[in-house]
Amino acid sequence: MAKLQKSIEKKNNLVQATIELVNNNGFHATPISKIAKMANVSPATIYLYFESKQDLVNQVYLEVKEAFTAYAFETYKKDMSVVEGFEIVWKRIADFKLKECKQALFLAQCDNTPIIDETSREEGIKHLQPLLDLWQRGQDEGIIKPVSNYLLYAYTISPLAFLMLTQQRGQFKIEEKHIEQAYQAAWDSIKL
Amino acid sequence: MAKLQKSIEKKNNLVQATIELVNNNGFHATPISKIAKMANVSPATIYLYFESKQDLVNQVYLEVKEAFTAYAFETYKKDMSVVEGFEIVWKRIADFKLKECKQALFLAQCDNTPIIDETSREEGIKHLQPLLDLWQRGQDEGIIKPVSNYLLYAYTISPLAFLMLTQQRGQFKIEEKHIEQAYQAAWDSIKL
DNA sequence: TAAAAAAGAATGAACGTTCACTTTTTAATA
DNA sequence: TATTAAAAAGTGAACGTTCATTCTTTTTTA
Repeated sequence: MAKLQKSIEKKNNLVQATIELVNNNGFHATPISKIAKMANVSPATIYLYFESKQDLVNQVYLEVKEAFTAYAFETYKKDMSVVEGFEIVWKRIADFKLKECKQALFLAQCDNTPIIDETSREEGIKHLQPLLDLWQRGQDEGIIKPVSNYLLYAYTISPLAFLMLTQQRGQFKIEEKHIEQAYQAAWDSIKL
Repeated sequence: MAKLQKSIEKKNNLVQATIELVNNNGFHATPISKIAKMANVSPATIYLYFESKQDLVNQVYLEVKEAFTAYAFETYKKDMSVVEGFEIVWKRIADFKLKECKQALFLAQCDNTPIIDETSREEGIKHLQPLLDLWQRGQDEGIIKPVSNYLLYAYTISPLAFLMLTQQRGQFKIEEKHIEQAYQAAWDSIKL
């Protein structure tokens, strides 16, 4: 019990340190030695938890992606109407990107670079299935435009990544009204 | 004359090799030796054209950013109507991202990671001024929603980066009709 | 032939990973 | 319950490799 708890805590420290350092310096400019130092651990200890540096970043990616989708769909129920469901999920996604910005920033970097393995990337994509199902239902009901999921995602979700980045860089402070505006724009662009 | 021409060609080769390799491996996983090899040049020669590896990537970023905005605004005239101007610029941006996808991919990586210097990043942003001016004019004329440039950019331009990425990864093949759909969604989301 | 450009070899620093060892935890024994 | 042996977790130093950059020599240019 105590052993396991300690292990989980150490692994968590390693995950947090990786996110922090990769956000600030990029994956390849983040040496194992620095991750170890920030997590108060010996470099060798990292290899008790992860096979390699690559395995570390793959696992952190999947862990964060899982946290992201868990957050996004937490208040969503499958029996909601499409309109209500989309609003709830969209706003949870917006919330996550703005409040858990370290994790969101990390995901953005992974999604836009070749740092994680292709298999981990594909694994991460699967987590979005509930949103794709929701869209399918909306299209079946004649509520949502009959266009590709990629277009729907581009119109509604991808703008949030850009806003998160500008906020993170201090260029723009996002307020409640911006979220509401952005949500209306997102919904308008996919509703029939 | 011959000397200068040769230099320009070598520098171009270096720029192209950098884009190619950074796209596939990321900046820090791209050694100078590989860039040199791909450009048919000695590693030492790179230091005749660039101060350092960092200077190289900064310069490539600014060069590509310049090519991007030159392309985006090539057919745009300041005396166009806001409606016409926006359509032309938006579609040129879409064109660039889909046709010059290597360059667009490189920009996406630079814009989402800490690989380039802050000063180069700020320098790159300035190139978008004509689009911001166009939006300002549209807002003055009561045609475009009176919201922050960052929101306008998020709604209209940032979806294109996502579509470019999916196309680049072979997940989605973008056709003419998608561009038209996306343009309509973009315009609808910012027009008053 | 002098100067500029380019090349390849050399260098020192930094990296990921491993190794030999120590400390801590667990389990067994009496 | 106290003692101790086995196992697990953790460590710092060291290894071999790779990297960006520099140095020395060769080639090209004018």
